[in-house]
Amino acid sequence: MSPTAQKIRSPQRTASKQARQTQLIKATIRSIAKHGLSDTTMAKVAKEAGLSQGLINLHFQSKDRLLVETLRFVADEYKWAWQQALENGGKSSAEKLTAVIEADFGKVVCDRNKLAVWFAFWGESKSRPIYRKICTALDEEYDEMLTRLCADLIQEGGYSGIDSEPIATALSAMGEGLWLDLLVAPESMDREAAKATCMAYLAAVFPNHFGNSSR
Amino acid sequence: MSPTAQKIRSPQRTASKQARQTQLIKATIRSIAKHGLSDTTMAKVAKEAGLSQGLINLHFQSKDRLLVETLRFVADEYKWAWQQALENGGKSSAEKLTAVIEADFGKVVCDRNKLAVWFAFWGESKSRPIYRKICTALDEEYDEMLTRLCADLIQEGGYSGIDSEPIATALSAMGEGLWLDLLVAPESMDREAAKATCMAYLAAVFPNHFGNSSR
Amino acid sequence: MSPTAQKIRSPQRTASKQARQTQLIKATIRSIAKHGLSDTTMAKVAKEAGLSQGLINLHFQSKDRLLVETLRFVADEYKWAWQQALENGGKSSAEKLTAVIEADFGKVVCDRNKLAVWFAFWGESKSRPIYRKICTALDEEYDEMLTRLCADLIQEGGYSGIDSEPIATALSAMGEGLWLDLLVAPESMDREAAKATCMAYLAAVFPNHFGNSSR
Amino acid sequence: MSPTAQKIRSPQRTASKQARQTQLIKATIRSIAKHGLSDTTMAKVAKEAGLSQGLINLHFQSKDRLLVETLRFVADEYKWAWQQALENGGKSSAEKLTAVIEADFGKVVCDRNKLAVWFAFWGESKSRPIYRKICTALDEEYDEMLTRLCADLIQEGGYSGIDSEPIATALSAMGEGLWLDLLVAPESMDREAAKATCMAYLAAVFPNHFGNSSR
DNA sequence: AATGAATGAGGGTTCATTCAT
DNA sequence: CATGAATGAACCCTCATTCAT
Repeated sequence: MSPTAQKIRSPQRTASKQARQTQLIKATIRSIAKHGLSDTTMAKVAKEAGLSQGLINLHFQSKDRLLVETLRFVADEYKWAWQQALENGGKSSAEKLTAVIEADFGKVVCDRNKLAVWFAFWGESKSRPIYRKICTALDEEYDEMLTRLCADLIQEGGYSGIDSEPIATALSAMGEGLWLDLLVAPESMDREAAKATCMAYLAAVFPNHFGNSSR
Repeated sequence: MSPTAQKIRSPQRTASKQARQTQLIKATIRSIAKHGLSDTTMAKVAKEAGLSQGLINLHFQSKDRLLVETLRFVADEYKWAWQQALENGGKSSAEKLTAVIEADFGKVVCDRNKLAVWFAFWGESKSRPIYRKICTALDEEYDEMLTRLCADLIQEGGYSGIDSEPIATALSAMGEGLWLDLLVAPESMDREAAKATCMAYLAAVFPNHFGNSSR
Repeated sequence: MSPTAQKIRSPQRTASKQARQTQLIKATIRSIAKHGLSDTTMAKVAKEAGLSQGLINLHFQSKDRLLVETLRFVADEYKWAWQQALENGGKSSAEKLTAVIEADFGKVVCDRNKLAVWFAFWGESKSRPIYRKICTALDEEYDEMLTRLCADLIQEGGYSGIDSEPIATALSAMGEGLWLDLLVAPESMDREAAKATCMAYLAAVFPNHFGNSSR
Repeated sequence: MSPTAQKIRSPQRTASKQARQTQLIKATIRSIAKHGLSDTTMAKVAKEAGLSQGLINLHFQSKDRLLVETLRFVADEYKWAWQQALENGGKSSAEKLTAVIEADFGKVVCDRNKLAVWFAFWGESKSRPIYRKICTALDEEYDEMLTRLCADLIQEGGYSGIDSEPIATALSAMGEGLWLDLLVAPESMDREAAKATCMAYLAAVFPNHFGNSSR
């Protein structure tokens, strides 16, 4: 029997612990998007992953932990995306801010399946402290980062009488609201339009930097 | 036994169909906020309402329908709130817009329990067409209303080169994002601050109307 | 439709809480005897009782509690049996002691199914404090009762130099050992022979009272 | 790498088949005592033995066989103990009988873990013919041995009108009942007291031999 | 209209067993 | 020999729904 045939018969035997967990988390994301969080069962996740039921408990001990790890996965991925944007997005604050917005609505982060995951967990965050904790920690980091960028812009850009913090809050909120539109009404909102909406806001607040860029 | 005595022993016996349904829906809202949508069971709702198990199926036929009616309830309430705002919020478009924002973050609509409900249903909207339909229908009406108000402002206010629709979209998105902050991070956001954030946006876009109003 | 037909279709709807619980406990006893404690499942008990699975949890909350209640049931029944023996077994201590032995090996208490239950729980008593507690409480009461009877015999019977307590202990132990023979080797031990063995012991210890009574 | 180093890294690699099986059986005994028979799992036994999961099936093919071998182990050990007693316990029948009793309540045989094992298997013996067979075979041998000893005593001791068999049965039963006390109520029974109880019985039945021996 | 005991399908989880390594 | 990841059947339990009262 060829090695390939062996691999087909039992590819799972050789996967690393890390890879197996990611595989299961991605299946969980797809299941939440497809069936909703309350209709996501261990059986459905296992089937979606093409693995056996028992394996999930082997790797995550419980459904609760699988869900928490799934949230953490999306959160980490999101954080990583904006950090990459900061690093590679250009030298000026304006360029960096643009890169962050682009990351927010980029293909990886702003995937409709993942948006469904975000809203599902937000919906449960009031009753599940662990979800809330993960979400608020991320939000705080994000807001700090945005505030810092806005503060830089204000300082260098000759804007008077405006405060960086409420602008960051507004921009962040707008981003989340646009995610909702992308999730719930994809026929009337797409990632480009969402990005443009944010850029338009920036143009209104920081005309010197983002003056005529938006459509 | 007198009718009065009966009433005391079991007041629910005489409650109207309508009232009983509202009672159950409100219990559902509290349950979703307290336990999350995926941990909301018929038993918990019945207990929360102080009624018997079987009663829900008597009034709503199924759990699915109870949930749909719950969503419809918060949606109707929300719509009614902004319509009241339009009617009673003043004569000018600017006043009306302000009243709408105030309704958005008013005590009745912007209750944390209800926010939990909204996000729970949004999280399931991808997998449940009926939820999505209810949400998009409402969003459309809301956006149309906002767009109309913005268009009026633009026309009467001497603003040039700006379009009403993207502003309405941005304002609407910002509102939803602020709801998220109120739900997930109530320690760093309250209804007044949320309102102020929206007003600040309006001030940036329509300086002639909302120039120096916000704090 | 006749009332009888209705009863046949759903006799369970009318049973009292108490009766339903006893029904389930008796099914548990049969299942432990038939399948062993470690192979007694909720499904088997439910089937044995002719009822649905969910009903057990409705009445006992958990399997653990069902088992504890089953042990309590057998314990209570045993206690009740010897108390009846004391009340109705005659006036003299010797008669009472005889009646107690007869109860020990009577049809109701010394049923082979119930013996299987006793030994199953004894086998788990080291790991399950609750079982141990129930068993030791019963044993203590039984031993006290036996000791009292023996003390009476010694006092009235002119025996010298003997102590009631070790005799009670020995008699009690012998009884339990005979139960084991009845459970494990029923082909070489029956209830009459077991009783006779105990009576022979009494005859050896209290010759004045039980001198020539045994076969 | 030297063989010694290998031994240090994995001493179990070199353990003989026999030794490995004994190791696993002893772990099973501890697990039954600690968790009960119905909560004894392959994983727990493996962990208790400090070995890997799969190893048990390698040596015993199945859990069923492991349990049967465990029962056989304690049975063999018990039998070996009384045979040693017969060989080394003295020349006279009375001395031998004393030695047998002492073996019954000796440290090795009358270990509380092993008592838990005995009662667990007795509790399942009604539903598991193989358990019953092992237990009855042992009991028979034990009873025969005791009967023989008693018969010798009667013959040599000038007792009239008594039969060896029921005495052996009674003594055997008493021993098992005392085991139960040691298992379930160790705070009110110890091995010495148990032994004394048996010796007191012998003194009552065979006063010429055991007259004043017990404490 | 209202109750709550009863049902049974399906949920999460455990676990004996297998097998590639 | 020995390991431990993987399997999937079966476990206990929950819960939406039904129905006699």
